[in-house]
Amino acid sequence: MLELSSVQKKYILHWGEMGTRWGISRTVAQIHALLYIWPEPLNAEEITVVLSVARSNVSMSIKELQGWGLVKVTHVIGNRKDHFETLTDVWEMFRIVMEERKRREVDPTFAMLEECLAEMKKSRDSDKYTKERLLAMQEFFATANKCYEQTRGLSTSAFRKLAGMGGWVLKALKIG
Amino acid sequence: MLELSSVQKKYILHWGEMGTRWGISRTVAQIHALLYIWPEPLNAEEITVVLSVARSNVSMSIKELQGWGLVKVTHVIGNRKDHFETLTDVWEMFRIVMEERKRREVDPTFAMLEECLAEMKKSRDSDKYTKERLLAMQEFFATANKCYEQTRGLSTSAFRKLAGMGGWVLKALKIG
DNA sequence: CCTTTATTTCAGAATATTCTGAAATAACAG
DNA sequence: CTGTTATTTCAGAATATTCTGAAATAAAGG
Repeated sequence: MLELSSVQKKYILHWGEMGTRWGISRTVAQIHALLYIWPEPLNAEEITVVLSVARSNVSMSIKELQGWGLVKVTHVIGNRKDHFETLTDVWEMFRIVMEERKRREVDPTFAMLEECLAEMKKSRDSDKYTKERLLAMQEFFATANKCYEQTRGLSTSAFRKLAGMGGWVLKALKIG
Repeated sequence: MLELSSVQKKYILHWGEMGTRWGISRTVAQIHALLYIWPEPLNAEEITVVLSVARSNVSMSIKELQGWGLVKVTHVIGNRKDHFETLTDVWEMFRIVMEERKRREVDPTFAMLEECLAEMKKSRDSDKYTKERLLAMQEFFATANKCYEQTRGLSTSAFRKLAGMGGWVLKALKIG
């Protein structure tokens, strides 16, 4: 009756800890880990029991995961309860998280830098040094974004291929 | 007498917020932002005043930043106080943070996966599905690490060059 | 040594975040 | 409708994190 093996527990607990280090609540990360290693979709009640957390916590955490696009609802025939599952393709998961964090954190930061520079220009701010640093930071974000754009569309198999062959970066640098 | 412009405040506050979203305390992130945009090294007392935080908080936060390798101490002639500064090369900062987070979070996670798989083998765990998922996760980490290895050594100028030219990924995939 | 200045440590206060439990709402079956 | 089951909401409890202030330690000057 839905019992976790010691390995499964270990994985879920570790994932929960990692979550907290990256600004994700423990329960959210644990639920994701559970759904990842569980062969069938689980309903909220089952998650509640397995992870020993409140029903409401499961509800909110799943909302959060859905907000990230990492969990979707399915239904089991003859069962009114919502069932939840996550992706099995880790690269795809990773791409989704990258995209979301870009949208939530990188884009606003880039916008902030634009605003700062615009404000300095308008108010004839003579602080050369700060301006220089802000420009350097802006250039970093722009360049990093270009790099990201080049890889965001890659399929999982393309990633594997790319990683599999050594020295492509150096090769690219010489060819370009 | 060491007063922040509105743009400087804006930058520091934003950086503080971003920190909290990535598991870095607000003060730590703010101090880093301040040192980044300030033309000369600052001492703890000055940081205390500018950011309106306790002296002890500054002390601990700088320790943290030093632990990350992002801040170093300098001394000003005729002044016993420690002065602090950070890097001006954003790419270099980024590389340092990547390396540290890999060491602190990725490596332990990889180790955990190894342990889990070893444990399953030893205890003749017949849970095919979990094993499959753990292997997929392990492969992701191994592949991502290979990608990282290829870029970790790149200089700032190499990064710029790489980003500057379009389509190198596709090119590399065809050539490889 | 003693004084002064600088820094660190750490218990507990302040704050922020996460989680729970109870109540409200929704959705369906008969 | 009415009863039953499922889900969501949200105030406040529990917890975790960050920050402060006071005291301890260290380092230098005389």
